[in-house]
Parts: sequence; structure tokens; C-alpha cells
Amino acid sequence: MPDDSQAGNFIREIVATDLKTGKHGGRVVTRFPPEPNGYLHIGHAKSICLNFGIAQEFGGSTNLRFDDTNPSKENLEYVQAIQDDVRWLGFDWENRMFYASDYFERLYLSAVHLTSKGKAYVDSLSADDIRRYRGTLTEPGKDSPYRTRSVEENIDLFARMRAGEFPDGTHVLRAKIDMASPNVNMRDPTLYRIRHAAHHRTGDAWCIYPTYDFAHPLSDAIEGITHSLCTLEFEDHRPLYDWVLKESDAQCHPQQIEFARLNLSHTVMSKRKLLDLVEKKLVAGWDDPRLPTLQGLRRRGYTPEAIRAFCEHIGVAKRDGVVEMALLEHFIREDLNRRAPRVMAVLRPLRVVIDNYPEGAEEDLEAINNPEDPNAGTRKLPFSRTLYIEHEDFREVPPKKFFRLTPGQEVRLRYAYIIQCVSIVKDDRTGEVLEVHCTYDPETRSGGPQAGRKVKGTLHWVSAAHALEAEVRLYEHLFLKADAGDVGEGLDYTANLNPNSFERLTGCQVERTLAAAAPLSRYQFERQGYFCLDPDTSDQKLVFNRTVALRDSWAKIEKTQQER
RNA sequence: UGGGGGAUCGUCUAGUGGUAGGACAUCAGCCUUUGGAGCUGAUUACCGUGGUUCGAAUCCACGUCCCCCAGCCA
Repeated sequence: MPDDSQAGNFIREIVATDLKTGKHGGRVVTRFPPEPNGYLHIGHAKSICLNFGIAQEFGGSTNLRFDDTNPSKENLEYVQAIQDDVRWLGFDWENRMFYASDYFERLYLSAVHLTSKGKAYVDSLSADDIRRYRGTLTEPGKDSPYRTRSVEENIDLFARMRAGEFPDGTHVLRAKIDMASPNVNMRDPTLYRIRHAAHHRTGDAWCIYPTYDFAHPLSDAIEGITHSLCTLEFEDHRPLYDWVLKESDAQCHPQQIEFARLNLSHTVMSKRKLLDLVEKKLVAGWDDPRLPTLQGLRRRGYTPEAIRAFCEHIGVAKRDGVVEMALLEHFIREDLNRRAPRVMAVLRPLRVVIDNYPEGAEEDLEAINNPEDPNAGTRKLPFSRTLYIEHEDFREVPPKKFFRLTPGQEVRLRYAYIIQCVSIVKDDRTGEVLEVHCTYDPETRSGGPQAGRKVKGTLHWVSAAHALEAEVRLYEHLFLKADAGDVGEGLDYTANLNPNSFERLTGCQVERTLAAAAPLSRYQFERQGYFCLDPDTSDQKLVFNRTVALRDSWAKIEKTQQER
């Protein structure tokens, strides 16, 4: 059986080759290095699956490392949420959780070492001047007047920076590389900056903080990382990554490998935009079920298994692209189809009275919990004279190919009887259908003598007297266009927000077994989609989120009929 | 116009000189007590132009287009 999940990707190939040649002493150690300045999203899931997956595959290990070198953006809330999310996704860093801030002292010593070698210097230009001196993409930069300070002066100044003698922005430590380099990242990049800010872990022990370019390669080396996987935009930082390791006499030299980050259609993935949506209250929070955050997907009802399968399937390459949301939806449907118990739930109830069913009578009918899983068993569904069916399952004047309830057309009530519409009760003023009267054929009870009779449609239903009321929240794509950033002149991505991405349905009628539903447990509402119990559920109120609708071929038929 | 990357079905991805394959999506059909699921089939791709070769997505040359970089963010 050809299985594309077994297909090699270029990173696996590199690692396999390195293992063969003994490049890193036969070890494979990767790391997942989030900055705790936001919540993890499905793009991070790709990186997590890649890093942990590669290590698992080759018998190596993976560290979780918080890249916490910028105290002004980072906090503990994020540190905790990230751990929670990685664990939820199904990965275990065992005892290997680290922080770049754990290494601040060693990083400082490395900086002193570089300085004493004449490979770093304290610059006292303003940030603006540093930018001016850097040149442009097409013109070389020029040396800072402070570039020629003596080693002694640099050492002294850097020590005093650490000691807190200078306000923010007055000095930085820079690598001394080449102001004329065609790679602007090599034009004496900043290694340390002064920030009189409390750090979420080190408090006020430090007022100078290393930059990513300095801290990252050294943190990797300290941890003995063999393969440092990152996204494409760091590609032209690689010469700097290598420079830092070489000049710092690092004990090992991890290999940085870049891959394309995940983009998903109909959503946004940048931390900035996600934060923006949350802060402007355009969504309900980081766990809003419309967001591609792991917390949002979890609340929406996504399973870790589905997300992992998705990440495995999309592969890893260097060309950037946009994965269709439909692919993600495919994987959650596939997973939930196998495991979600089926239940009856009527979202927009229409009252149905079975005129020839004895008043006051009721009976229990047997229903299969999951046709895909024989072990899931069966349950009893109460049936009575007054039922609810889906409002859209009845049409007084049916369009072509409408196989549901309509005057004169028999339909089956799932696991129950075949019924037929005999009359309609309408609102005199609005003409709205309020109630449908039907007759049933007692011979057609499930398992009965006439049960096999062919009818075009089968409807889900609940018994009015036995059903529970629930709130159901429906979600659509957060953005109208596949590319959220595709907006007109002068507009930003929020112009593409889908005004109908959230719809709250109240007065839904669900079968009573749902009273026992556990938080975040997932169900298939027959003929509707997959739903999970929202944490907003209370003793008073059941609340469900629609994870994803079932594929709906009738909707397609109807749509093409309307287009004609 | 400097540097670094990248171009294969609509989308994502295999391919490493020898039949361009898979998944999603789309469209048909079968089946069905979920218009679900499942099954079958179909459509659709090597950025362009030259060259090397018996043979090129793959090697070479010249183009074209797209992405990233001028934070004391990561």
C-alpha cells in the first residue's frame, strides 16, 4: 500500500545521512523553541510534530526550550499554555524542559569571551544611527565610530551595562563582522541590548538581554542539539548562527535547517494578527473555536490525533504555500467518523405530530451508537406521538431531488417508522410552518415486517417530551477569502472577517443521553456534523460547538439548482 | 538595482537520468435506515527557451515569476 506519510522529506534525508556518516556522533537531538509571547497555533503544531517526530524516528530526543530573551513581550501565562498545548498534542519532553534564560550567565561569559577576542564591541550610537550606519540592501554600511574601542574599554563598558549603569538604548554589544557584507545580518549584528525590565523568570537579576541571533545558536550548542530546525526567514541568519558558534568555540556545532512554515487558507497564522484579533475582541479569546490556535482547535473539538495526521500529511519542504482548510477538515472528519458516538439532535426544531400514534404512548427504539465501531453498542431512543424534526427537512413545495418530508412523500424516521405528511399548521400572518401532522405505518418499525420498504430519505428526530434543550454554536471560516490579507487599498485583513463565522442557536432539542456528556466530549449529531460539549455548559444549559459539518451533498445539489 | 531561497495537478506533496505517483478538492456512478461513511471511475501538473543524452521534472546555459532580509523582535 503506498503511503505518503512514509514519504521522505528533505530533513529526514539529511538526518539519515548524518546518522550514517556519524556527523554528530550518531546522535539526534532536536528542540522545539517557542517564545512565550503568545499561544501556540497549528503552524507550531507542524514544527512540534516535525521536531519530535524526527527524534522519535531516529531514536533521539527532543527538548522543549522557551526562547525567553525578550522580557517585555513574554509572560508566565504563555509558558504554561505552551506546555499544556504540547502535552495535549501528545508529545513528551520528559525532563528536558529548558529556558534560554537558564543560560544567561553562560551567554554573558561567551559575550565577554568574544569581546576579549576583539570579535565584539560596545556601540554607543543611538538606534536610529545604527540603522543609518547599516546602509541599505544595495549599499554597504559603514563602521560605527565606536567600532575601534579597545578591548579593555569594551570589557569595562559591557560589565557596566550589566551592572545597570546605563539607561535603555544607550549602548549595545555588537558582533564585529563586516559592515560591507552583502548579507545585512552580518553587518555587526546586535548581541546584547539594555532593557530595564523584569523578566518572568529571572526577575530583575538582569538588565541586559541577549538577542535571538546570539542566544539561539549557543542555547542549541549548550543542549547538544544536532539539528536545529527553523523556518525559511532564518535562512540568511544561518551564516550568523555559524559565526557565533565558531567564534564562541562552542563544544558542538548544531546544523540549522530551514523549512517552509505552514499557511492555512481562510485564517491568519501570524502571532501579531492573532494577538490583534484577541485584543480588539474580534474573537472571544485565545481559545475562540474559530481560531487556528491549539486552544481554539481543542475547544472546537479537534483531536490531537487529527492534527498530528494533518501535520504528517502536509509534509515538509522549502517552498512556501497555502494549505487548504478543507484538508484539515478532512482529517478531523476521518478521525471523528471512526470514534464519535452518534446521537440525535435537532438544531432548528419543527414539531411533528403523528396523528395515528396513540396519545400518551411511548416506546423505546434501539439505535446504533456508531456504525463504524461494532464495539460501541446500542442505546434506547424514546419515541412518542409528538416529535421534533429539523425544520429544513420539511418543504411544503419541494425542489427537485428533495428526498425529505413533503406532502405526500414517505420518509423514514431513523431507527423508527416510515411516516407521511397529511396536513400542515401554519402561522396565519407569516405563513411559517409551525407544525406538521403525519401518519405512521406501524408495520415499518425498525426490525418490523415492512421495515425494509424503500424510501428516499431518512430523518433524524427526537421525542418532544423526552428531549433536552441545548445551545449549539455553529462556526464557519473566520475569513471570507482564502487569503485573509487580500484586501483593497487602505484596508487591513480585518476587512475580510466573515460576519457569519459564528452563529448561536438556542432552543435546540437533543436526545437525553447527552445529559451525561463530559466536557469536550465529541459526538456526531446524525446527518449534521461533529459537535463537542463546550466548557460553557452548566447544570442549567447544555452548550455544543460544531467542530465541522458532515459533507453535505444535498447542499451542493441545491446550490447548483439555484445557480441554474 | 545587493544577498538568500523557491517554482510539479485547483491545493499540499512524492520523484534524485528510464511509465510523472499519492492525498485533499472537484465531477460521475455504485451502495446506504445518516443525501454521512464506504467502494469504483474520471478530469487536471513538471515556469519558459535552448542544450547534453538513446532517454531530462531530474544535468547544463540563459531567461521569467514568487518569497525573505535594512529590529536594540523572534
